[in-house]
Parts: sequence; C-alpha cells; structure tokens
Amino acid sequence: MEKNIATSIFESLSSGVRLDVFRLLVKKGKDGLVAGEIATALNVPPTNLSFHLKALTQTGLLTVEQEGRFQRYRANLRLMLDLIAYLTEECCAGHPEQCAELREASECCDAVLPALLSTPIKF
Amino acid sequence: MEKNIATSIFESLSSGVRLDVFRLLVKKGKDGLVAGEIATALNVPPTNLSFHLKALTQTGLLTVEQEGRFQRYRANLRLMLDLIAYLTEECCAGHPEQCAELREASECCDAVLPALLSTPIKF
DNA sequence: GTATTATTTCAATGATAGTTGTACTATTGA
DNA sequence: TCAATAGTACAACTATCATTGAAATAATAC
Repeated sequence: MEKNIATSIFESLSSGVRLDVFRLLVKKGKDGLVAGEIATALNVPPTNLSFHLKALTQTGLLTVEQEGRFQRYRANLRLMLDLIAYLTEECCAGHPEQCAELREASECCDAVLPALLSTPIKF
Repeated sequence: MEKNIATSIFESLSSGVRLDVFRLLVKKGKDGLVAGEIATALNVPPTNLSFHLKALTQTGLLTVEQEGRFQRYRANLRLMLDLIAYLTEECCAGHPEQCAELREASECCDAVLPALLSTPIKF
C-alpha cells in the first residue's frame, strides 16, 4: 500500500460522521444501505452526508452501486485489512522475542492474521 | 472504545509525517527511538517533529519516557488492536454467512483475532 | 409531459491543521 | 557556574476541511 493511500484512509475515518457511516455499513454487511437510510439512521442532513459519502468512496472504504434512483453503499473490509498489514509491516524488526516484550509493555497481542494477508502482521 | 478517541487516533495517522513516525516505531519495537533519532531517520525538522510527536502521544499511539536529556518514544500496539476491534464491532450484524458473501464481494478475509481481543473481530 | 423523490453539486462561511523560525526549558559535562 | 545539547512551546502564516442552503441532476410515478 502506498503511503498517500493510507493517509487518505485515516483522514476519511478521522471525522465522526464518516466513522459512524463506515461502522454502520460494516454492521450491515453485504446488504449495505442506500444514502437516505444512512441519513435517517445517523440523523445527518443529506447534503452533509453526501459530502462524507463522497470522501469515503474516493478513498475506497465504501463501494457504491446504483439501484434505480437510489445509491447503495457498502463497506470495503478488504481495504481495512490491507491497511492493518501496512501499519504493522516489519513489526519489531522481525524479532518475535521483542514483540513479546513490547506486548507486555503496551499490552500488545499476538497476531493471527498472517495467512489472510499478503503482508504478514506480526505483533 | 469511545468514538472521539477513535477519531483522534485516525486523525493522528492522517498525516504523512505521523504515519511514518508510527510505522518506524512499530518496526523498532520495544527499543523505540529518541526524538533526535526519529528526526534524523525521517529527515523532519525538530520543531515540526515535536509537534507531531505531541499529537501522537496525546492520542496514546506513542508512549514517551525520559532518559536523561532524551525523550524515548515507543509505539502502543495494543491501542491499535483495540481500534480494529472497535471498527469491526457487530460486523455483518452477527450473521457469519453474510460475512462470507461480503468477503467475496470486497475481497474480505476471515478474522482470526478474536481470542486476543475483548471485542471479537468477525469479518 | 409533469410532479415527486433521491441524491449530488456548488458557493460561502467559519473553523482547524501543518509548517517554520525564534525563544525557552532542562539536562549534561567541563 | 558556564557552555553545549535535546527537545519543546509559542506565534504567524497558509492551506485545507466541515457545514449549510440553494440549485441541479436523475430516476420514477401519475
């Protein structure tokens, strides 16, 4: 993952409205929600919501599909996993024993995602 | 995790400098680095780096410890795991079969962190 | 075609973040 | 005590983001 993509994703989620939208769509899974349902659920004016949906879609955190006059949005969980992998690249400089100590110091945990990601995650 | 804490963390990582700092310290593990070493490694002016280190420390992503006249910074990996758990809370409304379909649609992956987190992560 | 609904685009405003230089504090060593 | 070093705090400037209302686009229903 490129750095500017990662920062865009973080910036996307640094707004309370956008964080609420993403988490709501994570809960909804493959069904997703249309824009109006999101606006109702979160009590955000449509104009403002549209602004935030655009930001989330541009970073790739959401996908959008037209359904008649509705726009259906869904969360892109794969991108989130890629982001996690990027963040933890070369964790502890490849010394697992250091990871164990760091885990103790910062209450860090063993990683168990490696098989699922192109880049292993090693806490 | 509270929403405003989560947004603060994302905002922390939405800057290229801060993202570089965090990833560098993840690599360094428990040893961490003192401020001057970070400045040298990333080629950031001390004044500017101090600004970003303060932001990262205030959100809890970094810990800081005084060593004589040096300030040693370390990454807090546990907080990152808590954040991931928060993001994926109630994923797919508790219907694993939906998660599977969403995984297919967005190239999402099976989750394997549950035992390590207070809140299960279920993609 | 006309009206209605869903959503977005645009423009204007106020608020907030990033960078830099200068000045300051604190620790070390002579 | 005095000088040197590590790092931070502050102020000023620029740039960018969030919010809102009004207008525009696009699809459906009558």
